[in-house]
Amino acid sequence: MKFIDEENIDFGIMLSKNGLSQTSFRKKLIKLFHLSNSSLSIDEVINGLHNNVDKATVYRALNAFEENGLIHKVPDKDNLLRYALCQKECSPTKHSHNHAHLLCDKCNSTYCLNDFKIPIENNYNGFIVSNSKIILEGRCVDCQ
Amino acid sequence: MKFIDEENIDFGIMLSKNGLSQTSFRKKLIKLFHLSNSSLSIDEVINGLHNNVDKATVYRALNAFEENGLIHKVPDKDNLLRYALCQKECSPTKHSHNHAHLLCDKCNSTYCLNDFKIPIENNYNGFIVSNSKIILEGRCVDCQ
DNA sequence: GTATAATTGCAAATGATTTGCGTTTTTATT
DNA sequence: AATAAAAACGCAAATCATTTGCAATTATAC
Ligand SMILES: [Mn+2]
Ligand SMILES: [Mn+2]
Ligand SMILES: [Zn+2]
Ligand SMILES: [Zn+2]
Repeated sequence: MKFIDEENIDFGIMLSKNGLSQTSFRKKLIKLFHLSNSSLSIDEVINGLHNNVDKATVYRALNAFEENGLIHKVPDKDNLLRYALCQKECSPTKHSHNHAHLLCDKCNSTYCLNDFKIPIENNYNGFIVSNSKIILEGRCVDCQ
Repeated sequence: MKFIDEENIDFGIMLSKNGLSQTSFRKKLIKLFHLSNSSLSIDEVINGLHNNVDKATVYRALNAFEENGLIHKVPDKDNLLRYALCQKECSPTKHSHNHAHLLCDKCNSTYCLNDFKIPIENNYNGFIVSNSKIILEGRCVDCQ
């Protein structure tokens, strides 16, 4: 549980600002992400919502959120997708995910590392590097 | 095409050394990896072999190769699996893939970077880091 | 409020990867 | 070299995550 004052965040307006219509489901979905301090898998999303939602609807919403700069994807150790809130670096028009992720190989928690700077050279032996995916696998504090 | 003297490599013996039986298909498969200087997708493997092989057989062989330290998996930009020869750091008993990969987002070529050293701390704010997956995306020399 | 556009739910489709199983090929033993 | 045990093969069917079609519902724009 994150220490955000959820009362003060209008998730409907947040959706509108990012070009998404505000439906009750999508408001609950974006709120769920804001209440979690880690990434979520599809099943965790569905379990996190009381009412039963269709999986296809969830996938469509997650993809819409991603295309509009609200969340981003992180692959877990089995290459399955997890979803995490975008950090400050992202906007509806531009996604930038050059930050690293910590991934617990036991419970699959994921944490975005905003302060971890990677020494990427733009040009690596003629190869032009434009983006990086960096995943540090190991054990989170709870799983050691 | 890599500059290896393929005449001097006995791929059958290589398989045996790694606990795999030498079948004509598996000998061709390991040779194909040695002739390529990049990673291969399933379809590239199948196209790289004249005779028609069953996909299930290829998957089984690739998994067997991986479990025995001959190749390792690298996810492409769509999270599909590609396969690349293991570097010196690997043995039949231990896999170590803390090296970074260059991944061309146009042609999907992948290159292992043995000399790229990442500043990983063993312990990152209480999170114990035991492995890292680092993918640098961009454009290879041919695709710019 | 009415028209237009986006979202939902349910079922069916996809696409990558795996599995079951009977047959064939390899490996280990005599 | 013959033979038994183990591993690999080929083909079809199964799995599993994710996507798609479509008709019904809900939201946005005028
Ligand atoms: Mn992140
Ligand atoms: Mn590699
Ligand atoms: Zn954990
Ligand atoms: Zn390329």
